[in-house]
Amino acid sequence: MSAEKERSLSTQKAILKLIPVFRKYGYEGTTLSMLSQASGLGKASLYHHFPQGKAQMARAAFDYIGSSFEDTVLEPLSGKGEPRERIEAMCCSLKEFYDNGRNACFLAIMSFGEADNLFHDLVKQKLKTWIDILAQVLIEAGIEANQAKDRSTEAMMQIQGAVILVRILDDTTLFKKLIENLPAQLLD
Amino acid sequence: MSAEKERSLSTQKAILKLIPVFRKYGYEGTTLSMLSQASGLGKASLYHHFPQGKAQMARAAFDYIGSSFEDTVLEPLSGKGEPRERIEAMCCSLKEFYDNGRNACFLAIMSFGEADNLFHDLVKQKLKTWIDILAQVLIEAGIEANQAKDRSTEAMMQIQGAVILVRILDDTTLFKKLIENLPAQLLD
DNA sequence: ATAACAATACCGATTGTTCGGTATAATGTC
DNA sequence: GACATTATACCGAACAATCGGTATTGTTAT
Repeated sequence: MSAEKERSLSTQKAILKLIPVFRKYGYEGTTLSMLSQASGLGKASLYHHFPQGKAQMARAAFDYIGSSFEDTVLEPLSGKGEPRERIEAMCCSLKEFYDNGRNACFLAIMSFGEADNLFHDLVKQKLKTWIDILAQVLIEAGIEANQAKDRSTEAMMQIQGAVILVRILDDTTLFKKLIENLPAQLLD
Repeated sequence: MSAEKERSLSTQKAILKLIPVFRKYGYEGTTLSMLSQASGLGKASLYHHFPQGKAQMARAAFDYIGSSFEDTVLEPLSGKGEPRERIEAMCCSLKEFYDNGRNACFLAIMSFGEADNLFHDLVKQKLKTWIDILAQVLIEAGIEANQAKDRSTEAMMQIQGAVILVRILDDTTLFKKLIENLPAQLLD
């Protein structure tokens, strides 16, 4: 169904170099010159790997981050232990994924300006999926369905906000505190 | 101390037109052409009002929003009623200020990419000030100082996150719920 | 007339993108 | 083994368009 891209090894290497640029400067703040320099590839070479240009580069970065998020953060939720343990495992991965809040969230990055026009539905669907997956674990832990969804939505909200505040205030303690309290907040 | 700008009437008129553009497209996503079109002014005319160019336009928009925030959201906190009533008044203004979450927050907008280089300290200071003002009211309500600061910080966090989620999910109910629960969350 | 305001026309620089072409290595053909 | 073919990876140079920003010349008020 979904067009699974089979990336060559060198293309994947390139994607890894592009990610930090988009993360730091956003979609419109990122120029091809930056991407060229960061990847060590000429602009024309970038177009060899991504024929549809900047939008495709951003999309590739987004997809990579999405997969990474699923593999490292969401995967622990699908384990076989106690719900509480699984959620704690998720929180641990979460800290690393966001580098204690220093990493901007790609969902937020891609949710406004020109990027929003290009990726709105994609971003929306991803976020909804992740909220649902978390909610499912809470339901499994005995929490009523509606409240489970509300709580996981609230968690996503807090994470997004925390990332912003960390960036503005140059202080990661906020994010750490949030993550520490998250299991209790979700389950109790 | 701070260089208070005395804006002409027509300049103020222009600023009002510029704000929605920066709000929607961010600093780097906003072009002079957009600003020209939105304001109905030629590019050169914009440079008459803002000789330092785009950065100054963004700064003027930021300052205007800041003043507006102080006047409509923060002002109710300085009243003479009960702390709870004042906070409820703030929340009411807050809903309007963010248009139920549909309005992106200028603090967040100006906190990354090139804008972050230009305005980082300014944004940081503003946010800290607003957290402090809210915390002060909580202290007045009998809450211990450290917890007061933590709670008001958490509130800011949630608001930032809510704005993002509203934009991604096209659903303002989240923001409304948050604001409804905010007084209780801050005070109880 | 004097100053504030606005428009036309223009600038060099950079944007995202494409062209034409090269080097290397794998693959098929005889 | 020898040779043509194809595919992958890459790049310098240039493209039209637009970027942020100016110089110049009116207008429009007072």
